[in-house]
Amino acid sequence: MVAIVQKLEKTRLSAEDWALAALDVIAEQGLAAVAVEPLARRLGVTKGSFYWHFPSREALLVAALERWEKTEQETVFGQLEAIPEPRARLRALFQLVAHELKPHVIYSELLKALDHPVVKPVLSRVSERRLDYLTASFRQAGLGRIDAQNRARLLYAAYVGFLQLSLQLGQPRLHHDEFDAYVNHVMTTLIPE
Amino acid sequence: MVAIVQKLEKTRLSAEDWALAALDVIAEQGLAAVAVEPLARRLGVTKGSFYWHFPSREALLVAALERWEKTEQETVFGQLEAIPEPRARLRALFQLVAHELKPHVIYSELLKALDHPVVKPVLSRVSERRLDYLTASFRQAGLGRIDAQNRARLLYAAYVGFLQLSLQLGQPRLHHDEFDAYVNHVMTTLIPE
DNA sequence: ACCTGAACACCGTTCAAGT
DNA sequence: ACCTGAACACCGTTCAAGT
Repeated sequence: MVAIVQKLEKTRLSAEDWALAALDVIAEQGLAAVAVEPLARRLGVTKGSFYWHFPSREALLVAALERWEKTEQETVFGQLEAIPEPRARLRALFQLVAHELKPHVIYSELLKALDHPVVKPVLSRVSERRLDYLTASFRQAGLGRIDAQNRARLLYAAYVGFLQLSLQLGQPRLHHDEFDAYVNHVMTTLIPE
Repeated sequence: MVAIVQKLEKTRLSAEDWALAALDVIAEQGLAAVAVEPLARRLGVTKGSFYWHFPSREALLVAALERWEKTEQETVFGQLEAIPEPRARLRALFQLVAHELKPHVIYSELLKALDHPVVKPVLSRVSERRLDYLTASFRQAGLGRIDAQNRARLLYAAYVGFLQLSLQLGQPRLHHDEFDAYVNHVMTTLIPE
């Protein structure tokens, strides 16, 4: 019963709390800003206590990113299953991923931090999954094996590259009109029919 | 005359030497690996001496990247001026930039380190220049203003995104055959005629 | 004009001791 | 079961002193 009271009052922290706080910081200020001491301050404890929950800063990052990976997967693919027509599904995926939900913000931050060894495997899995999905949809839409694969690469590269470009040029992404025009251009150019 | 002897013997270092060493480290191990102490060891001096040449690690990075920016600009655009036909020039640019010269390796490393404030302005200038060049070439090839701009964005995004994807998936880039097939796919899909 | 060596601040990590 | 507080290592930075 003591345990229940503690849960309700949130007097003590769990590993989950640290992971969620880390994700907030990533979304707000990037991966590099996830530092044990500031995080501890944010959570109202001393940095020493962090090491009861995690063996290292890196372990915290891994936990946080795995959590993100799971939710982003559910968000993105969950919404697509409802759409049977492959071309429509392709458009939906591109649109979904190109508008700024929170998972999308974190994806951007990870893109900027590919330098960090913890990031690469996560993005690798996420991209692989999306690429496979795109390839399958292009096949269903009638393309041959090789063409479907290359077209999938091109479409996904167009997405990642555009995001990257926005980050580089430092516009807070394009105006909505301009962005929509670009998305249309991409879809009419790359998605058959 | 003492000065001349010193130059010949290279007994002492210049800011240039530090910048070049930094670029080597970036190409080999990424931006994060540029640390004052290891660099000093590499150059056979103590880290204290670094601060005679630069006020900070950040200033070193700025100097190194500006040097890279200049040479990469000369390399890429220098070779294109010889090609008058816009479609051929577009293909040449894409090919040039997609094969792994040293500037290209550093570009990749910078892509991974967009997190760092020093990197963004450099990549911003480089990308802006390439985008403008692409847009102009598409116009010369007959596209209207808006279409040329969107097509340039798409082509450049296809390049950056593909690079990014290669970095993410951690293949040491695709097999040459597969890569060439992809490049062909992109060019036939995106470059008119 | 360039370099050394000692010092300091900051942050990740450890750990004995507290509740 | 979770947290504190003091300690240490590492690296960026400073600076007085050397050549």
